[in-house]
Amino acid sequence: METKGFEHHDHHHCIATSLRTVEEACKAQGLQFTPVRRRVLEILLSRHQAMGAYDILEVLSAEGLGSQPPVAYRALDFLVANGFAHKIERLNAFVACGNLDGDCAPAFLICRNCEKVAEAQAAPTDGALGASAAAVGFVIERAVVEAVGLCPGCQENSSA
Amino acid sequence: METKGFEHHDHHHCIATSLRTVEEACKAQGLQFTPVRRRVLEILLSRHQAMGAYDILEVLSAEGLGSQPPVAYRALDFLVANGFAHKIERLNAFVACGNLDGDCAPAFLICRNCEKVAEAQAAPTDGALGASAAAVGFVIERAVVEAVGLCPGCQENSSA
DNA sequence: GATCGCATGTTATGATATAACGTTCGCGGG
DNA sequence: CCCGCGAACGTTATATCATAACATGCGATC
Repeated sequence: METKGFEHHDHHHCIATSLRTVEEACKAQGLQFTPVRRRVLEILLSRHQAMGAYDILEVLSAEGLGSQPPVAYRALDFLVANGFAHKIERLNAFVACGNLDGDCAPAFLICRNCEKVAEAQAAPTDGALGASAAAVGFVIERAVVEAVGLCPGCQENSSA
Repeated sequence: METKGFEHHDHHHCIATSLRTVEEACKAQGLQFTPVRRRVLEILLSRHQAMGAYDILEVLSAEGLGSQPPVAYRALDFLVANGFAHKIERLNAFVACGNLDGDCAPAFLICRNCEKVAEAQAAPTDGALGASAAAVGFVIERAVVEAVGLCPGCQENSSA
């Protein structure tokens, strides 16, 4: 999958596809894709925008699916732990994974204006960082890469 | 400056040098390097470890330099805004900058066991991430790179 | 010597996250 | 059958991280 998120695309279709993919992945791995978990993923998929746990909780709550923070956090933990969603540390927020096929070594492009998040691929252990780490004997297990800037749409608007 | 932080080095010396460097930078830029700000930087420098704002506040408080959260946060904001310290998003914690000369495009190696933090250099806009960003027209202004893993010391201990 | 900018002190509150414990439910073994 | 177990969920309470808002002090400038 290519970097995406800022261009328009068929949301409805991509939501359905992602849900199906996750459903199958869960079945294959013996994971329980429960209603709350499913709904949280749907909510995340419905935007290419980072959502706070409490934003999600609000939606769940309105639908009678749970009203306390742990409900949202548990579902999010499940999704993150299994690679179906990611946490954006910088925003204390969450997004659906945009790359359900294959390994995810995600990197994020975060628009500081509209807060949309695009998911790119980075190979963080290559290049300068990997070299530095190797030099001091540090073993990288996971890496978080979050770039803040302006998405194409917001560049237009701010330069206008 | 090279990646460092896990090997032993002359702490006393490096603290003194960093303080002097920051002092001069402030003078040069007309910034006020006040007692609280100075002390917070000293506290950060005294460890190569991320410290939460409240950890720092505790120390300040014991010394009569302020007891309310905003005191610590304001000093930290100053240090971060001027590149004398960095925030580790993943830990909600702060470290002194290890690269006071030159531009800082910092990347961090965070030991998940001992929580020591080493600062490496990354050129995040090069490589795959830069290419992805360019492809969608995203302009990267800043990037956060945080790698989690095991430092050399903790690898020994865990394998023992 | 008035005023302004900036750092600081203080109160209060907001935002994010988790601990702890009880309940429910499906499922495999006795 | 029904018991016990494990996983998810519900709920209460609380921990942790961060900032809004307003008052105070102090030195620089006019």
